[in-house]
Parts: sequence; structure tokens; C-alpha cells
Amino acid sequence: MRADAARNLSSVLRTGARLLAEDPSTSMAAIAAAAGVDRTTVHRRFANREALLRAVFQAKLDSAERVLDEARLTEAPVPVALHRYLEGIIPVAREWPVDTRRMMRKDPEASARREAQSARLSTFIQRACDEGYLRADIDAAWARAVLDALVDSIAHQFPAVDPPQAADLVADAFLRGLGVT
Amino acid sequence: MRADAARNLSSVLRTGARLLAEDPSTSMAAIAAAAGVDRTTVHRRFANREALLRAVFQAKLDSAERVLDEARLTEAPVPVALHRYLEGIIPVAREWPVDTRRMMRKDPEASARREAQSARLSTFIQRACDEGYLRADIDAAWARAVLDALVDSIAHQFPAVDPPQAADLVADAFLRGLGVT
DNA sequence: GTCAACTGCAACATCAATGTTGCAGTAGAG
DNA sequence: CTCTACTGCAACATTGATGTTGCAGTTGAC
Repeated sequence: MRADAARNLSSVLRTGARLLAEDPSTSMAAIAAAAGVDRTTVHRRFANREALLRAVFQAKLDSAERVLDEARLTEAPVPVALHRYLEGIIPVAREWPVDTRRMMRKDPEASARREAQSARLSTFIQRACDEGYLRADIDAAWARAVLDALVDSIAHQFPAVDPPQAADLVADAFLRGLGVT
Repeated sequence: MRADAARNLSSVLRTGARLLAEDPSTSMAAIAAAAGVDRTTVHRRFANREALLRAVFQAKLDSAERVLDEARLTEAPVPVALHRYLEGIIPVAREWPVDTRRMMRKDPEASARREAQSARLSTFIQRACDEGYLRADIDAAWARAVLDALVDSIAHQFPAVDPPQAADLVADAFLRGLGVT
């Protein structure tokens, strides 16, 4: 039974993330139905709607944290770390399409975790600036925002592009732009 | 009284757009309170919640359409049209921060209008490709997505950057990228 | 086989949001 | 001034989502 329970829990989280991304006001009933379980089962596992959302966010944060760790943002050469980060984070964005920025306001703990991860990436961008990989006239915060925007775009609007190619596209657009020379 | 009515209506739409952007499930009561009018007044003006949303979308679509017209996307030289479009659309995105893509599913008429506007911009991007302003290996759909992402990013995450400078930043990131040479 | 854990189902209470209506007050147009 | 249009306020009905509980059935662990 433990196995069934874990599988269903995971299914509810993934299904919930998908539906909530399309429509943040999706009802628990709709999520339960889409996950193929009864509404009461979901309520037994998650005390309230908030708890379900927290679990979804936590799952996304766990995945993202693993990607940040494995990308070795502080040790690896900038181009290598960037590509490794992109190739890892794009599947995470696709699996957990929920927008953590606006949906986590009521969850200070998750918000703090998100901030910490955000800071790691910002530090990496700053290193890219310092080491001369970005143009000197570029604001680090703007570079950071551009990178995030490109990731979200390729992840959600081009789900068919596989992660390696998606990472190439993002890195290319980020560094070289799309114009001629 | 007609003047008061029009002013309040406009105020409700703008306030509603702002609150709905932060939280799409914002209640009519919250919108009315934020706009400084009674809940029933909003209901007298908009039959449904749907009607209110439609009005917000329509306002955004009207503004966007004006920008598309004035940018002269089919006649003006690509760089000129691009800059004019950006400088016009960024304030629109800021004034109506609602995400039209996901919130208009239930409104086929607005959806069609949005599609038409989207097509105009895609045509423009295609022209930029054809006239050699974009690299030959760049997919037009990807270029289009990148441009949208950059606009949203500068509009919502950097509200303090004024439209001309914001347009410069976006055009620069779009065409040249942020990397060195 | 027995037990424990889990599930679906039905029924229930609660609550917040929606939408309606009547009434009194107010302000601009004529 | 008077009429019209609008507003706020209070009260009400309705609905959909939330969360709870009891009961019976199922399944895996032991």
C-alpha cells in the first residue's frame, strides 16, 4: 500500500501542478479527478489547499535545487555551468510549470528557499560579468531577467524541443542575440 | 454624472487589471474596494465577472491594436518599426498586466482578436527574417517568442525603466544578445 | 488468514463569492 | 428647481469550493 500511496501522491502533485499552471483557481475536485483519485483522498493527504500548493512548490524547489547543485555554478567554467544549468532547469520548468514567484507569497518558508536559489543564480550571472563573458554595459539584474525569460519561453512554448537543443537555443539567444552580427 | 460614471468605470478596469494580474482569483469585492466603489456598483456595470474580464481584455486589445497600427509594421523599415512597436507596447503591458494568453480562453471573440494581432507581429518578424535583419538559422517562431519574453520581462520586472530606454534594452538584447561579440 | 493502511462513496456543515433588489441620498443637466 | 442618472448601503438568495466523517471494500505485509 505504501507504494500505491506514494505513487498517487506524486500523481496528484504533478497533475495539480499542470492544472494550476493553466488556471491557478483550479478546484481541488478538478485536480483529484484529473489525477484519478477521489476528492476526499486528496483532502486526507493534504490538510488544506494551501498544503497542496506548498507540496507542489516544495517539489519544484527540490528539483531546482538539485539542478543548481549539479551545475556547479561557482566552480565550473561559466560556459559549461551555464549550459549544464539550462539543460537541467528546462525539464524542471516543464514538469512543474507553476509560477513560483506569484503563487508563493503566502508561504514564507518556500519564498525564502526560492530567494536563496535565486541568489545563487544571480551570483553566477555576476561572475559571468566579472569574468568578461557578458558585455560590460549590461546590468546584471537585466541579464538575469533575460535568462529567466528565455528559459520560461523555451520550456513552455516549445515543449517539443529536447533539453539539449533547448539549452543551445537559450544560450545562443542570451549571448549572441538573434540579429546579424 | 456621465463623467463620473466613465471615470469610475475606467478606474475599475485599471484597478481590476492590476489586481487580477497579481492574483487571477481576486474577488469582485476586492476589486471594487480597491477602486473605491461599492460592490453593487461594479455588478450594475458588468453583468458577470466574465463581463468585467472581457472589458479588461478589450481595453488591452484596443491599446495594443493602436500600437500595432502606429508602428507601421509592414511599411516602415524593420529597425524603425521594431523600436516604435517596443516603445508603444511596453506601456501597454504595464498598464494592462493581465496575461491575455491564459485568461481569454473562455472568450472566443477576444481570443480571435488576440490571434489577429499576434499574426501581425509574426508577419513582421518574418519580414525581419526575409530582409536579413535576423540570422538565417533562426526560427521565426522562436524569435517571436524571445521578443515577447523580453517585452514582458522589462515591462513587469523593471517598471522604473522608461519606455524609450526599455525599448533600447529589448531591441539590443534581441538583436545583439548580452555576451561579448 | 489476519491486520493495518488505504481507498471510494455518500452525506454533511461551512464559507466565500456571486448576483439581485429596494431604498434613500446626491449631483449634474435642462 | 426638477428630473434623471447614478451611487452607497443593507439585505437576501444561490452557488461552488472546502473540509469532515462514517462506512464498506480492497490490497499488500506479516
